[in-house]
Amino acid sequence: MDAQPPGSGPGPATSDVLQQIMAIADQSLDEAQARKHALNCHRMKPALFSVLCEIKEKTAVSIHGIQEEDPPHAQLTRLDNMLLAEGVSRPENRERGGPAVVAGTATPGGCPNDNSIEHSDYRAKLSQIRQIYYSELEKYEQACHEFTTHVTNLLQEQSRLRPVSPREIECMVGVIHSKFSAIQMQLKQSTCEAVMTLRSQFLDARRKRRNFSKQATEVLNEYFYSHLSNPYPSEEAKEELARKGGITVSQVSNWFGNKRIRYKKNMRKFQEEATIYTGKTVADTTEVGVPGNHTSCPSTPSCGLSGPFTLTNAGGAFLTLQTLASLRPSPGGASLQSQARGGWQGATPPLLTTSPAGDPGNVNSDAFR
DNA sequence: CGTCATGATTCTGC
DNA sequence: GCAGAATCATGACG
Repeated sequence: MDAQPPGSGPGPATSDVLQQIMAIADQSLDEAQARKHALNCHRMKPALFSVLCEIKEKTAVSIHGIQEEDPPHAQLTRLDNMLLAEGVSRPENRERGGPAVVAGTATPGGCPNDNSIEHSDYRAKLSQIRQIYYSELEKYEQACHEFTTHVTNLLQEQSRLRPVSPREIECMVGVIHSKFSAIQMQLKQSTCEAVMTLRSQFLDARRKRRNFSKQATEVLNEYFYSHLSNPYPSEEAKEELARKGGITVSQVSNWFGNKRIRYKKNMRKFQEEATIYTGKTVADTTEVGVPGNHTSCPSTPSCGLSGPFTLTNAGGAFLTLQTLASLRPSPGGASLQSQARGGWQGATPPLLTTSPAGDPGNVNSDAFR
């Protein structure tokens, strides 16, 4: 501790200064209080105080210069609006007297379609950000409060010894608040950046379109063509297909949505594909001896549907199929709904003009011709 | 580089 | 909330 500066330093002995400091530190609190008390009771105190006031009057810089430099909180408002729009902050809890909620129209170019982002990963990460944001915000607010109280007390205490007007205290509090709000702004900015990064990552990910693997396409097509009368896989069936194809359930839903509409629009184009898959499916099923195609729909009651048609002969099978399809208890409510609407039924028709040779079991080809 | 195929998104109706 | 329809965006291919 008492290390002298190396070399021949001419300055005052550092150890002396250090010793003085240590002496102050060693001073007990009582001792300090006693001194303060003594000073307060000094007979010259009032006179001294008035002198101090006078000096201050002459030298003090005008206070109002310091305070009202409040910049237009445009940026803060922008950040607030952005956080609100992103769902990080909530509309309540905004004490800043500004035009708090313009959120609906705020950030016009920034984030066009918030409600579209319902991805669970995105939401999870967003809520993580929100959590951190709020906990930090709370910390800052608490620290600000504590610091303000401390400084106010200190100044009030000091006002007995030196001229400190309430206005000055107020001003000081204002300065503290502005410092803390600067920190808050930084926090808000960081949060916004984090959300933006997350958003762009997510959007990038979903914009990237990759073709499904052959396996996935095959699995989906097999199901589609083997359930051509009612290509609405139940939730379980979708899960199964997703698992088999190595894709997500929503991708399965997308695929079926696209497939149905595109098939309906241009059935001729899909005939060849249908031949391939229905032929394949039936080949598979005949191999095992179960008409319902075990691979494409293991756990779906609707599998049984194709059964009867492997046994019926061509004529009239389509009608029977239609009728059955509409009567059969649908595995998922959605299918029932769509059936009720008659959405798919009208479109099923001209299926296979060329059914696989020697394949009486082909549901679809038999169904139509 | 243009075109087609295809996965994803958006809008609308029920 | 789901399905159909339209549309967008990107990959594959000649």
